[in-house]
Amino acid sequence: MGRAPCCDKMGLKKGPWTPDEDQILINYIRLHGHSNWRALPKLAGLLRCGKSCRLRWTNYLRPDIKRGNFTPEEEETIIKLHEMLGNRWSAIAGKLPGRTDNEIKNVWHTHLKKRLLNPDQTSSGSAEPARKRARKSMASEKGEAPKKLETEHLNCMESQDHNNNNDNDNINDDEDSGRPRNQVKIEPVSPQPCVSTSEMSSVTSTSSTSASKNDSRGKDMMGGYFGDFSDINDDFWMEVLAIEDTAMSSEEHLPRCDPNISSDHLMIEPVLKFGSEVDGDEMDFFWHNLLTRTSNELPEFSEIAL
DNA sequence: AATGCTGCCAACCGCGCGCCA
DNA sequence: GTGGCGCGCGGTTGGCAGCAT
Repeated sequence: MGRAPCCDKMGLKKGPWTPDEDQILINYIRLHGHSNWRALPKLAGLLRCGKSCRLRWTNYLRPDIKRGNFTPEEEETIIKLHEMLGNRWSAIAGKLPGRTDNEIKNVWHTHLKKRLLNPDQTSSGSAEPARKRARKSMASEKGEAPKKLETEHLNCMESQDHNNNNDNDNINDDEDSGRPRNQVKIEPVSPQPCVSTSEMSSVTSTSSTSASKNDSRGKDMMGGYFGDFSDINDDFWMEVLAIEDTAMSSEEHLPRCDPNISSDHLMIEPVLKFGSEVDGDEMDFFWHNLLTRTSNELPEFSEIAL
Protein backbone atom coordinates (compact mmCIF):
# COMPACT_ATOMS: atom_id res chain seq x y z
CA MET A 1 0.00 0.00 0.00
CA GLY A 2 1.43 3.29 -0.94
CA ARG A 3 1.30 5.85 1.69
CA ALA A 4 -0.04 9.20 0.84
CA PRO A 5 2.23 11.98 1.85
CA CYS A 6 1.18 13.56 5.05
CA CYS A 7 0.49 16.72 3.24
CA ASP A 8 1.67 18.88 0.52
CA LYS A 9 4.48 20.47 2.35
CA MET A 10 4.95 23.22 -0.12
CA GLY A 11 3.86 26.46 1.35
CA LEU A 12 2.68 24.95 4.55
CA LYS A 13 3.75 26.44 7.78
CA LYS A 14 5.58 24.52 10.44
CA GLY A 15 6.65 25.21 13.94
CA PRO A 16 4.91 26.84 16.83
CA TRP A 17 1.35 27.90 16.44
CA THR A 18 0.44 31.52 16.76
CA PRO A 19 -2.62 32.66 18.69
CA ASP A 20 -4.15 33.70 15.39
CA GLU A 21 -3.83 30.24 14.02
CA ASP A 22 -5.14 28.75 17.22
CA GLN A 23 -8.13 31.00 17.09
CA ILE A 24 -8.84 30.14 13.52
CA LEU A 25 -8.66 26.48 14.28
CA ILE A 26 -10.83 26.79 17.35
CA ASN A 27 -13.40 28.83 15.54
CA TYR A 28 -13.50 26.46 12.65
CA ILE A 29 -13.89 23.38 14.77
CA ARG A 30 -16.44 25.14 16.85
CA LEU A 31 -18.55 25.73 13.84
CA HIS A 32 -17.88 22.70 11.74
CA GLY A 33 -16.29 20.06 13.84
CA HIS A 34 -13.34 18.12 12.55
CA SER A 35 -14.68 15.34 10.48
CA ASN A 36 -11.89 15.60 7.98
CA TRP A 37 -8.55 16.73 9.24
CA ARG A 38 -6.96 16.65 5.88
CA ALA A 39 -9.40 19.07 4.40
CA LEU A 40 -9.73 21.15 7.51
CA PRO A 41 -6.79 23.48 7.08
CA LYS A 42 -7.85 24.42 3.60
CA LEU A 43 -11.41 25.00 4.62
CA ALA A 44 -10.38 26.92 7.68
CA GLY A 45 -7.83 28.93 5.79
CA LEU A 46 -4.84 27.65 7.66
CA LEU A 47 -1.48 27.11 6.10
CA ARG A 48 -0.92 23.94 8.05
CA CYS A 49 -1.25 20.33 7.23
CA GLY A 50 -4.18 18.46 8.66
CA LYS A 51 -1.95 16.44 10.84
CA SER A 52 -0.53 19.50 12.45
CA CYS A 53 -4.03 20.84 13.05
CA ARG A 54 -5.14 17.60 14.60
CA LEU A 55 -2.15 17.53 16.87
CA ARG A 56 -2.59 21.09 17.94
CA TRP A 57 -6.21 20.49 18.67
CA THR A 58 -5.87 17.24 20.51
CA ASN A 59 -2.85 18.21 22.50
CA TYR A 60 -3.58 21.77 23.23
CA LEU A 61 -6.73 23.46 22.09
CA ARG A 62 -9.40 21.05 23.09
CA PRO A 63 -11.53 22.67 25.75
CA ASP A 64 -11.31 19.70 28.01
CA ILE A 65 -7.59 19.47 28.35
CA LYS A 66 -6.36 19.48 31.85
CA ARG A 67 -3.16 21.31 32.34
CA GLY A 68 -0.83 21.49 35.19
CA ASN A 69 1.35 19.28 37.24
CA PHE A 70 0.51 15.69 37.46
CA THR A 71 -0.70 14.71 40.87
CA PRO A 72 1.05 11.91 42.71
CA GLU A 73 -2.00 9.77 42.08
CA GLU A 74 -1.85 10.44 38.42
CA GLU A 75 1.79 9.62 38.35
CA GLU A 76 1.21 6.40 40.17
CA THR A 77 -1.51 5.59 37.73
CA ILE A 78 0.78 6.24 34.83
CA ILE A 79 3.46 4.05 36.30
CA LYS A 80 1.03 1.24 36.91
CA LEU A 81 -0.51 1.51 33.51
CA HIS A 82 2.87 1.69 31.92
CA GLU A 83 3.77 -1.54 33.61
CA MET A 84 0.67 -3.09 32.18
CA LEU A 85 0.53 -1.48 28.80
CA GLY A 86 4.05 -0.43 27.99
CA ASN A 87 4.53 2.60 25.81
CA ARG A 88 0.95 2.70 24.73
CA TRP A 89 0.58 6.30 25.65
CA SER A 90 -2.78 6.81 24.10
CA ALA A 91 -4.17 3.91 26.06
CA ILE A 92 -2.71 5.32 29.22
CA ALA A 93 -4.06 8.71 28.37
CA GLY A 94 -7.45 7.15 27.95
CA LYS A 95 -7.39 6.34 31.61
CA LEU A 96 -6.43 9.83 32.57
CA PRO A 97 -9.03 12.11 31.15
CA GLY A 98 -7.77 15.55 30.56
CA ARG A 99 -4.31 14.30 29.88
CA THR A 100 -2.95 13.80 26.43
CA ASP A 101 -0.74 11.02 25.27
CA ASN A 102 1.90 13.54 24.40
CA GLU A 103 1.80 15.02 27.84
CA ILE A 104 1.96 11.67 29.51
CA LYS A 105 4.79 10.65 27.28
CA ASN A 106 6.70 13.76 28.20
CA VAL A 107 6.07 13.26 31.88
CA TRP A 108 7.19 9.72 31.64
CA HIS A 109 10.43 10.56 29.94
CA THR A 110 11.22 13.56 32.05
CA HIS A 111 10.08 12.47 35.50
CA LEU A 112 8.75 9.02 35.97
CA LYS A 113 11.38 7.06 34.16
CA LYS A 114 14.02 8.76 36.21
CA ARG A 115 12.10 8.11 39.33
CA LEU A 116 11.93 4.44 38.60
CA LEU A 117 15.62 4.38 37.95
CA ASN A 118 16.17 6.23 41.15
CA PRO A 119 13.56 4.97 43.58
CA ASP A 120 14.67 7.40 46.23
CA GLN A 121 12.49 9.86 44.51
CA THR A 122 9.08 8.89 45.62
CA SER A 123 6.29 11.32 45.17
CA SER A 124 5.51 13.55 42.30
CA GLY A 125 7.16 16.12 44.35
CA SER A 126 10.49 14.54 44.12
CA ALA A 127 9.98 13.41 40.63
CA GLU A 128 10.47 16.89 39.50
CA PRO A 129 13.92 18.27 39.80
CA ALA A 130 14.23 20.48 42.80
CA ARG A 131 15.45 23.30 40.71
CA LYS A 132 12.47 23.39 38.50
CA ARG A 133 10.03 22.83 41.26
CA ALA A 134 11.44 25.71 43.15
CA ARG A 135 11.06 27.96 40.23
CA LYS A 136 7.50 26.91 39.62
CA SER A 137 6.42 27.38 43.16
CA MET A 138 8.06 30.73 43.32
CA ALA A 139 6.18 31.87 40.32
CA SER A 140 2.88 30.66 41.58
CA GLU A 141 3.41 32.01 45.03
CA LYS A 142 4.09 35.40 43.66
CA GLY A 143 1.23 35.00 41.30
CA GLU A 144 3.50 35.88 38.50
CA ALA A 145 4.04 34.27 35.21
CA PRO A 146 7.19 33.64 33.33
CA LYS A 147 8.21 36.57 31.24
CA LYS A 148 7.65 34.97 27.94
CA LEU A 149 4.15 34.12 28.88
CA GLU A 150 3.37 37.55 30.03
CA THR A 151 4.33 38.72 26.63
CA GLU A 152 2.19 36.08 25.11
CA HIS A 153 -0.70 37.18 27.16
CA LEU A 154 -0.53 40.68 25.84
CA ASN A 155 -0.08 39.61 22.32
CA CYS A 156 -2.94 37.28 22.54
CA MET A 157 -5.28 39.75 23.97
CA GLU A 158 -4.45 41.89 21.04
CA SER A 159 -4.92 39.22 18.52
CA GLN A 160 -8.11 38.09 20.09
CA ASP A 161 -9.86 41.18 18.98
CA HIS A 162 -9.20 41.02 15.36
CA ASN A 163 -9.81 37.37 15.34
CA ASN A 164 -13.31 37.58 16.50
CA ASN A 165 -14.74 39.18 13.50
CA ASN A 166 -13.05 37.39 10.72
CA ASP A 167 -12.00 33.90 11.25
CA ASN A 168 -10.33 33.33 8.01
CA ASP A 169 -8.53 36.33 6.84
CA ASN A 170 -5.78 36.66 9.32
CA ILE A 171 -3.41 33.98 8.45
CA ASN A 172 -0.77 36.13 7.00
CA ASP A 173 1.81 35.16 9.46
CA ASP A 174 3.39 32.98 6.92
CA GLU A 175 6.37 35.18 7.23
CA ASP A 176 6.65 33.92 10.73
CA SER A 177 7.87 30.59 9.65
CA GLY A 178 11.31 30.02 10.80
CA ARG A 179 11.27 32.75 13.34
CA PRO A 180 12.78 31.59 16.55
CA ARG A 181 10.08 31.05 19.09
CA ASN A 182 11.35 33.63 21.34
CA GLN A 183 11.41 36.51 19.00
CA VAL A 184 8.27 38.05 20.13
CA LYS A 185 5.64 38.72 17.72
CA ILE A 186 2.73 36.60 18.52
CA GLU A 187 3.69 33.60 20.45
CA PRO A 188 1.87 30.39 20.76
CA VAL A 189 -0.44 30.02 23.62
CA SER A 190 -3.12 27.76 24.77
CA PRO A 191 -6.21 27.64 26.83
CA GLN A 192 -6.06 25.46 29.83
CA PRO A 193 -9.30 23.82 30.53
CA CYS A 194 -9.46 20.14 31.06
CA VAL A 195 -10.19 16.92 29.19
CA SER A 196 -9.19 13.54 28.08
CA THR A 197 -7.17 12.37 25.25
CA SER A 198 -9.29 10.07 23.39
CA GLU A 199 -11.83 11.72 21.29
CA MET A 200 -12.35 14.51 23.69
CA SER A 201 -15.09 12.59 25.08
CA SER A 202 -14.19 12.96 28.62
CA VAL A 203 -13.92 15.65 31.09
CA THR A 204 -11.89 15.67 34.12
CA SER A 205 -11.93 17.66 37.09
CA THR A 206 -9.58 17.24 39.75
CA SER A 207 -9.24 19.67 42.40
CA SER A 208 -5.78 18.33 42.52
CA THR A 209 -5.17 20.01 39.29
CA SER A 210 -5.74 23.39 40.61
CA ALA A 211 -3.72 22.60 43.60
CA SER A 212 -0.75 21.28 41.85
CA LYS A 213 -1.23 23.39 38.91
CA ASN A 214 -1.07 26.73 40.04
CA ASP A 215 1.57 26.21 37.57
CA SER A 216 2.13 29.63 36.28
CA ARG A 217 2.29 28.39 32.79
CA GLY A 218 -1.12 26.93 32.70
CA LYS A 219 -2.67 29.87 34.30
CA ASP A 220 -1.03 32.28 32.05
CA MET A 221 -1.71 30.50 28.91
CA MET A 222 -5.34 30.76 29.68
CA GLY A 223 -4.86 34.38 30.13
CA GLY A 224 -3.25 34.42 26.80
CA TYR A 225 -6.54 33.87 25.19
CA PHE A 226 -9.13 35.10 27.50
CA GLY A 227 -7.58 37.42 29.93
CA ASP A 228 -6.62 36.68 33.47
CA PHE A 229 -8.03 33.35 34.44
CA SER A 230 -6.23 33.12 37.67
CA ASP A 231 -9.51 33.29 39.48
CA ILE A 232 -10.91 30.36 37.64
CA ASN A 233 -10.23 27.06 39.15
CA ASP A 234 -11.15 23.60 38.09
CA ASP A 235 -14.47 23.87 39.77
CA PHE A 236 -15.31 26.47 37.29
CA TRP A 237 -14.52 24.20 34.41
CA MET A 238 -16.48 21.43 35.95
CA GLU A 239 -19.41 23.67 36.29
CA VAL A 240 -19.22 24.67 32.71
CA LEU A 241 -18.93 21.13 31.64
CA ALA A 242 -21.61 20.05 34.01
CA ILE A 243 -23.95 22.48 32.40
CA GLU A 244 -23.08 20.99 29.11
CA ASP A 245 -23.54 17.59 30.49
CA THR A 246 -26.93 18.16 31.91
CA ALA A 247 -28.04 19.39 28.59
CA MET A 248 -27.42 15.98 27.29
CA SER A 249 -29.23 13.02 28.41
CA SER A 250 -28.75 10.13 30.62
CA GLU A 251 -26.81 7.03 30.39
CA GLU A 252 -24.34 7.53 27.69
CA HIS A 253 -23.16 10.51 29.59
CA LEU A 254 -22.86 8.88 32.89
CA PRO A 255 -19.43 9.05 34.34
CA ARG A 256 -17.16 6.29 33.32
CA CYS A 257 -15.00 5.20 36.11
CA ASP A 258 -12.06 2.98 36.04
CA PRO A 259 -12.15 0.91 39.18
CA ASN A 260 -8.45 0.55 39.09
CA ILE A 261 -7.80 4.15 39.54
CA SER A 262 -8.33 6.09 42.65
CA SER A 263 -11.31 8.27 42.55
CA ASP A 264 -9.74 11.54 43.32
CA HIS A 265 -7.91 11.89 40.10
CA LEU A 266 -10.40 9.99 38.25
CA MET A 267 -12.08 10.26 35.61
CA ILE A 268 -15.46 11.44 35.48
CA GLU A 269 -16.10 11.31 31.85
CA PRO A 270 -19.22 13.01 30.85
CA VAL A 271 -19.16 12.49 27.17
CA LEU A 272 -19.11 15.81 25.54
CA LYS A 273 -20.08 14.67 22.15
CA PHE A 274 -17.35 16.75 20.89
CA GLY A 275 -15.19 16.57 17.91
CA SER A 276 -16.12 14.42 15.05
CA GLU A 277 -19.32 13.22 16.50
CA VAL A 278 -20.51 16.60 17.33
CA ASP A 279 -22.71 18.60 15.19
CA GLY A 280 -22.44 22.30 14.90
CA ASP A 281 -25.25 23.10 17.23
CA GLU A 282 -23.90 21.05 20.05
CA MET A 283 -20.54 22.53 19.54
CA ASP A 284 -21.99 25.99 19.65
CA PHE A 285 -23.95 25.11 22.70
CA PHE A 286 -20.87 24.03 24.51
CA TRP A 287 -18.94 27.10 23.60
CA HIS A 288 -21.82 29.33 24.32
CA ASN A 289 -22.10 27.95 27.81
CA LEU A 290 -18.43 28.13 28.31
CA LEU A 291 -18.10 31.66 27.16
CA THR A 292 -21.15 33.03 28.80
CA ARG A 293 -20.33 31.39 32.06
CA THR A 294 -16.90 32.77 31.93
CA SER A 295 -18.07 36.22 31.09
CA ASN A 296 -20.19 36.24 34.20
CA GLU A 297 -17.16 35.67 36.30
CA LEU A 298 -14.76 37.70 34.30
CA PRO A 299 -16.14 40.69 32.53
CA GLU A 300 -13.35 40.73 30.00
CA PHE A 301 -14.68 37.51 28.71
CA SER A 302 -17.97 38.89 27.65
CA GLU A 303 -16.42 40.32 24.56
CA ILE A 304 -15.62 36.88 23.38
CA ALA A 305 -18.87 35.42 24.49
CA LEU A 306 -20.61 37.72 22.11
C1' DA B 1 27.18 39.99 33.69
C1' DA B 2 28.13 36.49 30.56
C1' DT B 3 28.24 31.89 29.24
C1' DG B 4 27.20 27.08 29.51
C1' DC B 5 24.29 23.38 30.85
C1' DT B 6 20.05 20.96 31.81
C1' DG B 7 15.24 20.15 31.86
C1' DC B 8 11.13 20.51 29.74
C1' DC B 9 7.59 20.56 26.31
C1' DA B 10 5.39 21.61 21.89
C1' DA B 11 5.63 20.04 17.52
C1' DC B 12 7.34 17.14 13.85
C1' DC B 13 8.12 12.68 11.53
C1' DG B 14 7.19 8.28 9.91
C1' DC B 15 4.75 4.08 10.33
C1' DG B 16 0.73 1.04 11.00
C1' DC B 17 -4.04 0.34 10.89
C1' DG B 18 -8.71 0.67 9.40
C1' DC B 19 -12.08 2.16 6.22
C1' DC B 20 -13.86 2.54 1.77
C1' DA B 21 -14.32 2.40 -3.24
C1' DG C 1 -8.84 -8.66 -3.03
C1' DT C 2 -6.42 -4.51 -3.75
C1' DG C 3 -5.00 0.04 -3.40
C1' DG C 4 -5.72 4.76 -1.85
C1' DC C 5 -6.61 7.67 1.80
C1' DG C 6 -6.94 9.53 6.36
C1' DC C 7 -6.20 9.09 11.16
C1' DG C 8 -3.84 7.91 15.31
C1' DC C 9 0.18 6.52 17.66
C1' DG C 10 4.87 6.45 19.40
C1' DG C 11 9.48 8.17 18.92
C1' DT C 12 12.32 12.06 18.28
C1' DT C 13 13.86 16.76 18.10
C1' DG C 14 14.26 21.91 18.30
C1' DG C 15 14.54 25.48 21.08
C1' DC C 16 13.24 28.17 25.20
C1' DA C 17 13.60 29.02 30.29
C1' DG C 18 16.03 29.00 34.16
C1' DC C 19 19.83 27.54 37.02
C1' DA C 20 24.85 26.98 37.79
C1' DT C 21 29.35 28.44 37.20
